[in-house]
Amino acid sequence: MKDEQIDALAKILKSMSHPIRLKILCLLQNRELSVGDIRNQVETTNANISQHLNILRAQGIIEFRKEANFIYNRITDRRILDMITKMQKLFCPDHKE
Amino acid sequence: MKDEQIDALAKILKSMSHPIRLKILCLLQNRELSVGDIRNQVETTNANISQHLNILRAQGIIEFRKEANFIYNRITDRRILDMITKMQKLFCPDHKE
DNA sequence: CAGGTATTAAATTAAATGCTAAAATAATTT
DNA sequence: AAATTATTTTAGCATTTAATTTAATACCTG
Repeated sequence: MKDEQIDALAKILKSMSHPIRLKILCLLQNRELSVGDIRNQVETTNANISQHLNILRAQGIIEFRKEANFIYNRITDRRILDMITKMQKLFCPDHKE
Repeated sequence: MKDEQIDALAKILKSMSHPIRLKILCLLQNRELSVGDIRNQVETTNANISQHLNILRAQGIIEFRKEANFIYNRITDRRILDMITKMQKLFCPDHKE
């Protein structure tokens, strides 16, 4: 594994390694959600969620579409979805899909 | 996935998400290595590597055994090894095992 | 257009992280 | 015991990150 690949992967892991961002990714596993939807399931402010979403967007992990005054977010990178699935199997063996 | 599981997993990801630590984990994938061995493959100081190893140890990701005045490190958690393998397949498709 | 809702942006503060150099341990050899 | 090798620890500094507050933007409805 080349150093550049390691650096790129480290960046991805870093962007996933905050509890709020990891939870957001789990919530987005099977569906798309607005900031408000996420806000209802994560104990923090809208502004804070917006910041975390920005980090995930900058990393290219999630994309969004605009509808009315809602913004719906979804995971675009299949590899990220695969990683989340794998991690759930490894670290939460009782997880139901 | 419960919040406590998410928090625990976020910690693991965080400890893996530094380029030097991720590289150390890749180097330790198939073998155990001393600090000096690692030092020869990572461009930094012994002290710095020692610090990163401490973070990985505190997280329970690696263990070590002492022999003479060398300390040999290895990955103890099979789930971490599985994750690294999976990530290599996903993000470095040309990777030879 | 006025008022309301959803989201983002910017600025501030506090806390965590990472690196370096130097000193401290520990085991080994001479 | 002194010198050497391998590793760890500590302290200081600079950088980065996270959360909060406040202000701004965008879109809808009446």
